[in-house]
Amino acid sequence: MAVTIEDVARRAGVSRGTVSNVLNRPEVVLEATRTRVLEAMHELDFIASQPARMLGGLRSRSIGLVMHDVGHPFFAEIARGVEDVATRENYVLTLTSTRDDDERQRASLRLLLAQQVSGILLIPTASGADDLRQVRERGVAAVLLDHEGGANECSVAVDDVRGGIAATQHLLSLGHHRLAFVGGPRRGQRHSDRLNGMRSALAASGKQRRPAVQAVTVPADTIACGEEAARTLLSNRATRRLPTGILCGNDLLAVGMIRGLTSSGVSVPDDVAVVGYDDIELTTLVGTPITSIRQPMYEMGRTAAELLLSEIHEETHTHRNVRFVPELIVRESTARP
Amino acid sequence: MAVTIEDVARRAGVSRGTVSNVLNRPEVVLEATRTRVLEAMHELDFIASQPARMLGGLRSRSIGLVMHDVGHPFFAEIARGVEDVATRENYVLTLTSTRDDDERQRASLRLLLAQQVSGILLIPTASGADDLRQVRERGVAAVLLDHEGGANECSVAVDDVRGGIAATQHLLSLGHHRLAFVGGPRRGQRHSDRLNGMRSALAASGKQRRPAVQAVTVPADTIACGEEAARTLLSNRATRRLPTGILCGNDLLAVGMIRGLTSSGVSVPDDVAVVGYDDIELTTLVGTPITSIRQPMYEMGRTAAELLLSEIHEETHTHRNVRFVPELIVRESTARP
DNA sequence: CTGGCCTTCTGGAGCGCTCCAAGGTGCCCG
DNA sequence: CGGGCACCTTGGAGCGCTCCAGAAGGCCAG
Repeated sequence: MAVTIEDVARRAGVSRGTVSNVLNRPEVVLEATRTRVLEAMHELDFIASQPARMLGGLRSRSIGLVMHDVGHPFFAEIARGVEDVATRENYVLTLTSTRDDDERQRASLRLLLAQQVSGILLIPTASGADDLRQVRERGVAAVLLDHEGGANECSVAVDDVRGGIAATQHLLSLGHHRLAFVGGPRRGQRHSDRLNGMRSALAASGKQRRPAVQAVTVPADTIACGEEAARTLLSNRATRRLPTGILCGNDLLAVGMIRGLTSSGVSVPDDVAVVGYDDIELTTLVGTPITSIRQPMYEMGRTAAELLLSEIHEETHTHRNVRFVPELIVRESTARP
Repeated sequence: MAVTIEDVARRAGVSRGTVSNVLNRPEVVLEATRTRVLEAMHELDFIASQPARMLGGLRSRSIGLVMHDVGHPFFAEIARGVEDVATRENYVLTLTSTRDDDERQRASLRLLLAQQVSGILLIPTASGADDLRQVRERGVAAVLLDHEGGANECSVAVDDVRGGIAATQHLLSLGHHRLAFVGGPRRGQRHSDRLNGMRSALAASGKQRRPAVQAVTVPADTIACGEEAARTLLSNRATRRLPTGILCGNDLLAVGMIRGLTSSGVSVPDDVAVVGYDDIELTTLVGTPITSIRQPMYEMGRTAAELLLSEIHEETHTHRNVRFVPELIVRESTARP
């Protein structure tokens, strides 16, 4: 089969142990010997088997990333951040998608554990953040991504309440007081935090007459659902006046919302102001560039990966719950009424 | 440390070999025994160590994907196709990015080989398609993705010449005869094939007065480069008349091109028709939806993964060079002059 | 010269598993 | 009632490596 450490040893005229030493503790072997071994490796084009090394007692140099879907720009960007750190530290990244399915998440984690990854990054399904406990019980490092974690674990998230507040303050300052929120129950905590931020900002402003922000629930974070939500809002006009300021839980929803409103003759931003969330590249490219709440996705990925590696390597690691502050980016989809 | 096969054996009151059998050849073990062993596994929450199994002689259940950048939608979508197949077949996907750097590509391949993946999918750098030879020499299955391969290997690509032809025929049929191509040398073969398709379609039409399609070279596939190319074309007007039909090697270039032309008072599609390439989601969302050449990225990923798995599993595997036919999607960025 | 110490290298044990030859066991048939 | 034959199960060998105790060699001080 492949060339083994034994072949290298024979060729260099040393023992297996010495070859292993130049691999793992090069400083203990005499320079001349080391060179000879290195040459032999090179001549034979030797690549040490990682699985065998692990059995021998070495830590694996791989980490796992479990997310909803690589195809989605939000996650792809996080993955990019993770991948950059992994590559820099000579780790390999194994990734699996859950499609937001609890069963698949559990299967993914098992698969990664079977691979003996030395750490796992999890962007949990709506209800799956707890699964990490079992990972940790097995002695594998883990950090929660895009989800607020507890004190005994590392996590990297974005403060969604503040995002909701920032968007709302922006809308209020422009003079919009009739507000709506469009989001899904699927993303769970995240969207409801944004809505809560919205409510608290509205309450704090004292401008609030009736208690409620009009909340429209959508099944998924897509353009089509955004259009659907626009139709819902428009057809509600009989009982509730059309809101003039709308926060969408996600940029794709905002794109759909704007499209839906516009095609019914409602002008954005003249009649209605729309704010998106995530600030994916798309927001700058559509017909009406969208005011959005920027989430530092790449940095989140990077930070999470760094926390994970620190947990893997450092004895003295202390858990941290990093919470990024989202940033309002004003574009053309919001203006004074 | 972790619970091993030994622990399971002891708990179930059988030997190691029997536990191994229920894992790998369940049909040879008596139903009652099997149940007992499975229960023991469940009680101990046993997860067999993949690395150890591999050393023992089993094939690894992991494949590697080497690409330019997970963050780019084109690659992310391919990755999604690959990932879906991998998950379905209970394989794990390890991915690495090269940033189109030969050195990083070579490092990535070594890393994957060290992991003992049983197959590798490579989207090669401009000049790196040959690196797969060494992978195959090591007995690891490999398929070339987004790059035309030879007879002794599997590959999945898109027929770029035909894409260029389709775009050009479309432009010609609208009445555009002064044509230009915008693309980069970096993507190598791919862009030059598209340009060649353009030239041959133009030649075949008999409408060609002067020999050349005006070709503008850009350093990267970005919106900014597209704008830059627009400026180049506009400033060339002294010596060469502005082309009325432009094919961009990539959608982002097309977005930039349209933006650059529009901001200089040139109307798209009234003055100049612009065709993009890839048909990423973006093309439908920008101010002027872009006519583009659709590449079936998800299907490419899926197909490549399936070929790879077939090469891994089937004795009788015969190499195939799959070439997808790109499809012209007409939108609003092209019209009669 | 010799003992002790340091540096460098060696080869055996063991990691968790798979594979396989060989060893039970029970049953049927002659 | 014994031989033959399934059918199951067992435990040793080995996968490629790491780790480690100890051997070998060289050097210096007493």
